[in-house]
Amino acid sequence: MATRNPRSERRNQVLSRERIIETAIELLDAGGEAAMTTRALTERLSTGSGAIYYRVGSRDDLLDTATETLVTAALAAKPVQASAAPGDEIRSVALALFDAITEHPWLATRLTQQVVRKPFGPVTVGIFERIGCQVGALGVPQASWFDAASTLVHYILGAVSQNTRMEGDAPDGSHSRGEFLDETAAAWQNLNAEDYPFMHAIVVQVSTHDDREQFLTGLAVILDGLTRLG
Amino acid sequence: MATRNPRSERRNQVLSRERIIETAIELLDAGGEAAMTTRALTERLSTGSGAIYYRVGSRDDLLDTATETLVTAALAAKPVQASAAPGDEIRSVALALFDAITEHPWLATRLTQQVVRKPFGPVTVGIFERIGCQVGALGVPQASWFDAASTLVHYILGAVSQNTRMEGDAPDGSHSRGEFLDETAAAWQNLNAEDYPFMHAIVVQVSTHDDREQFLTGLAVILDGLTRLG
DNA sequence: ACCTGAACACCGTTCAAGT
DNA sequence: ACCTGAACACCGTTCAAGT
Repeated sequence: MATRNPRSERRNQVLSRERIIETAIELLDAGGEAAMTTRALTERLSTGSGAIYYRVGSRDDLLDTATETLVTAALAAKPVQASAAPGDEIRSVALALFDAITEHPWLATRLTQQVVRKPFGPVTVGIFERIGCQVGALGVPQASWFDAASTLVHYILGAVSQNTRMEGDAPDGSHSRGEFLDETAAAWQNLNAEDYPFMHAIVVQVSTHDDREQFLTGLAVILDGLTRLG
Repeated sequence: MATRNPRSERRNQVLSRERIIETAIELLDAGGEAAMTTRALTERLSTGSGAIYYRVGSRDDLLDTATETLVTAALAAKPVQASAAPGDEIRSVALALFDAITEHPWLATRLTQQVVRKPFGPVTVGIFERIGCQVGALGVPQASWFDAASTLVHYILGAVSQNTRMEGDAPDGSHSRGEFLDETAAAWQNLNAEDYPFMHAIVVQVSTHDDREQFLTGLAVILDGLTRLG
């Protein structure tokens, strides 16, 4: 008895690796990468900084682990459907990643970083395997399988990263999406039509398009191009 | 007279915005984003930290400005050729970006970040305009111009970011490209052929392919797909 | 084995003070 | 107008010490 601690809720459960990762994801979702500090973590978990290093290693390791957790979960949530057409299966994986980044914007940077730095880690391999297995069924000859899968992964991760909304970076409520578009409209005035004819030609499309639909349109273009690769 | 300073080369030129940006790029190229600190900058420029804030603002602003400088230069180095086919012009822009990131790996992260956070900044608009102006000539109907240009930009920036080599992140000489591939080969042993049939099918292609060639192959697939968008 | 938390060596940024 | 550099409020990481 007498182990009470008046000003912090007692941990009724031993500190686990899972709980650290889960808390890290919460912080990342709420405030972006800058908000996930050792001190913020230790405060939420009411523990010491050493405990985190003991369980998950450095901050960078924790970021990688969190990314791995979410990507693996996103892929697992949409299991392979043997009956689906190859295009549908690829679309399903693409949308799973699109939605994961929508929910966790900080994933955009980290996902690309893992592909670059850990080309044979579970994230990169997981995505490649799921997509690659379909290119044969798409009619791509085996000699071009790696090229085809790479093209798809490059596009999907590129599109998904570039469609990130970055509200998490502005912790004060200063930037609603609406204000952002207003500032954007103002910036347009500085682009004269002679220097930027294309931008002026598509300005209406920019303000009325849907990111997700456009993402799928692009994917369809690539799938179409791939079927002619033979 | 008598303004000599014995232990640091005297500035024979007043501190300029350009010199700060140039020095920042040198630091970034040599050691990645982590190496470009205020203190490293002030030491190289033998000045105080306030001077940098006076000229270029925050570290984040400096990173953006450096990115802007390099991307603008890369695009300007390959001027529009009126005689070229639309595919050639797009390829030219794509390769300019590919080469810029090869020379400055830290650009990968920053380029995507600018597209996300400054969709109407000079970097995003510059790339979009150069690529977008060609899609009409490619045979894409006007209603699909924005979709077509987006697809190209998503792919190009995605591929170019994912092809980054990250030697700058390891300041010690611990990771040659060769050692990296060796470690990679070891990691392969952990992937059994039943769980990862696709990865096993393409392992030879992975080790023999050329990034730049593969990048162009993917681009050709997309250009082909776009011509059928009508 | 697992956790604590003070200590260390850094950061970016600000700002009174100088010229 | 332009620059200095001490000071401030943070970081990530380590490690002796505790249980």
